[in-house]
Amino acid sequence: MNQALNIKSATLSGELTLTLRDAIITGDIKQGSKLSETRLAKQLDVSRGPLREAIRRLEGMNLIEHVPQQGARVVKLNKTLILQIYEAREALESKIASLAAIHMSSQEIDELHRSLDVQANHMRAHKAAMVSAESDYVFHEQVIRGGKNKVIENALLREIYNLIKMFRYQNAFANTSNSNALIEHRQIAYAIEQRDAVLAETTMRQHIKRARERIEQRMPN
Amino acid sequence: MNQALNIKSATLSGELTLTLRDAIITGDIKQGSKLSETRLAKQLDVSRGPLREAIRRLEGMNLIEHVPQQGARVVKLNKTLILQIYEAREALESKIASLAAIHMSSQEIDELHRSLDVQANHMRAHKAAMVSAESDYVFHEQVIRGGKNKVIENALLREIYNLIKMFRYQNAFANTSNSNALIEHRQIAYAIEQRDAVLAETTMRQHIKRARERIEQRMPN
DNA sequence: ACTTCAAGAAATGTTGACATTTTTGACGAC
DNA sequence: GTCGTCAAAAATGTCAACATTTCTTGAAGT
Repeated sequence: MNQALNIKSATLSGELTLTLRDAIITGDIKQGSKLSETRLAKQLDVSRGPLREAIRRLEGMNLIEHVPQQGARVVKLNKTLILQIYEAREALESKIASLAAIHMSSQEIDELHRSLDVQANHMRAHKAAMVSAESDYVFHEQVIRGGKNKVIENALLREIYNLIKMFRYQNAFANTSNSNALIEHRQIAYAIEQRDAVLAETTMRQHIKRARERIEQRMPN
Repeated sequence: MNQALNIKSATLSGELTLTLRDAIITGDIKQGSKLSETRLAKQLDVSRGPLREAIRRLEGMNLIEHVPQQGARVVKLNKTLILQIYEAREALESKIASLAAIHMSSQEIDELHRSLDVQANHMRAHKAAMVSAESDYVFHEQVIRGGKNKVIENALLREIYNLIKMFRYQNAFANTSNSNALIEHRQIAYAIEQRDAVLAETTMRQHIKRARERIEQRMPN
């Protein structure tokens, strides 16, 4: 079983966490559907113990909601929730952008620029007008980690970004990022390079605010 | 403080979560100490299953850190971490204050004022110059819930405030809140009443920033 | 048809035992 | 005295069975 999957986690419950997380993000397990312990345990050929632990972790990631004696359900991403997620993201990520301007090492800033170059080349090569979702994550994750604040990093990567990935993966219209994303990313990187915390913060805030506004306009209720 | 014994949670694992959370906040279980499953299970007279689930939840609350095959340890609140917690709090709570100015019902705003009056009376009666920690929580929790954003609310109440309570409970110097706290709370409540989102946000931000600066000055490394 | 309610089925909660890994500590080699 | 080894002890990880609660179903009654 352990060798069958490619994911390598020290423990079975850790693997289950990743497996279920991905299944939820991709929509293999549908929004609002129930995570039946007995069924999943049979299906994945594991006992319910590690499975329950994985479910508790996913609860902490805001991916599922658990009601005692009734079981766990995958969260439903309605418009209200998505907009709330983006409000939280704006608050946290603008703050960490300002921290990144202070705390990122010059080596990390080099890497930031370099991955933006890779992005640009990739777009040219594919004649793409938008940055890919993956490239977008790479950039934001670099900034988030650069802020050197484990509390904010945790909140963003563990609780916010999984939800955003889920949203983007399952909503075609959400997949198209802003066509100005690369330019805005460059502006943020520039602010960080200049060690201008205020500029980094406001630029990041605007970047995310625009994304939220796009969702507000395009997403149906 | 140990209200967990009185609270009746639907499940044993839910009760254990509360019991352990309180034991960690009060310091009954020391910072950095290991949460031995076997020992705790005997001590609390429960089996290890629900105990492990409770530990997973506490992991999601940032109260403990878990290493596969090695067990769980209570988080250590050093100065760096505390300041990071306050950075996260500032970002989230200033945002939710602005949302509270938009979304709180007039009834909720009345309750906000009323609990500030209770606070003031309490201080007069006890000739106290500072607001009590409990009153402080009550106020902030009212604002947080008033923002009507479950994602930010979750992040604050589940991941940030437990750590802050733990810090305050175990550090005598941290217990003394700003002597201007009541005034600042009134200013925030006023901004919310006026539906002035920007003022509510900046006032809350300053309020928390001052708290952080006090910690930075007074807390030893 | 509609509701009520009890019995059976199925799900979640809990437990104790077993499996595997890590830690401990004594022993000997250098 | 330090290091490394190895077996015993203890801890964490996993499993399967049992306990309790919730859900389902269908018959009885209006």
